[in-house]
Amino acid sequence: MDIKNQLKALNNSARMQILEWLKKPDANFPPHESGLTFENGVCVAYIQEKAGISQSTTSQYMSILHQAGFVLPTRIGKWTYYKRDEEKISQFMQALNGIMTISGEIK
Amino acid sequence: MDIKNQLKALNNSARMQILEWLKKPDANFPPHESGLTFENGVCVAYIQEKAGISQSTTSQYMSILHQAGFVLPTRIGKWTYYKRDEEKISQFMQALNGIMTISGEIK
DNA sequence: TCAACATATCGCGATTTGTCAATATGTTGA
DNA sequence: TCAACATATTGACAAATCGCGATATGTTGA
Repeated sequence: MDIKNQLKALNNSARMQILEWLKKPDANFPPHESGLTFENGVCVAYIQEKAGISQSTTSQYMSILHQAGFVLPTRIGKWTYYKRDEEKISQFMQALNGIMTISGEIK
Repeated sequence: MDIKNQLKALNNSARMQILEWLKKPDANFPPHESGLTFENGVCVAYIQEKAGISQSTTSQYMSILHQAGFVLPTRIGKWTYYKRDEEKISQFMQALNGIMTISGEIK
């Protein structure tokens, strides 16, 4: 919600990369063994494996991204799937743009 | 230059505010006693006073903003003036936008 | 050349962040 | 109900950052 925490969330290579990977789940992750599509996003285990970080760190990072409003979790059975919240991401970029630039517009 | 350091530079309220103040120097700072306009930006002492932080911290913050490419220093006599580098700021926003959004465009 | 001044750099303790292993919570299938 | 499993939370410690005072550097006017 507040831009300070959103910038903080982005201030980490792994979290940044995760957000990028989630742009195209099918290009970056294997299909879910459960047969589920990526409609609700990607499960934590896959993100962890791809990022090469521990399970606890991965879970924590996803929580930070969630608090920042960048991702949405969906719990299905014992899995939690995370997907990007495009609307919030877009709102963040607009807000940052307003703060950073004079015109408030990308040239 | 690299977006990681630029995000790091923004990850601090004081630095963020300084960048905003420098959008409109004449609205945020008194005229320079030297009679100089804000063409080259604002001297460190004024920034320090407005931000309410120590001289050393102010100098360091300006250095961080400079390394990030967000401001340009001009030394005139014993004073250093800093102004925004609009071009670099714009480039940064474009780059971040490309990384953060799917389309690479602000909607 | 020297004193006064503006800014930069250094060194430090305090706080925050990174990242993990261990453990807790919640879910499913047997 | 229980064992296996996916994820979340906790506790710990190293590394990075914050922000200061002290000091160094560079500039000007006397």
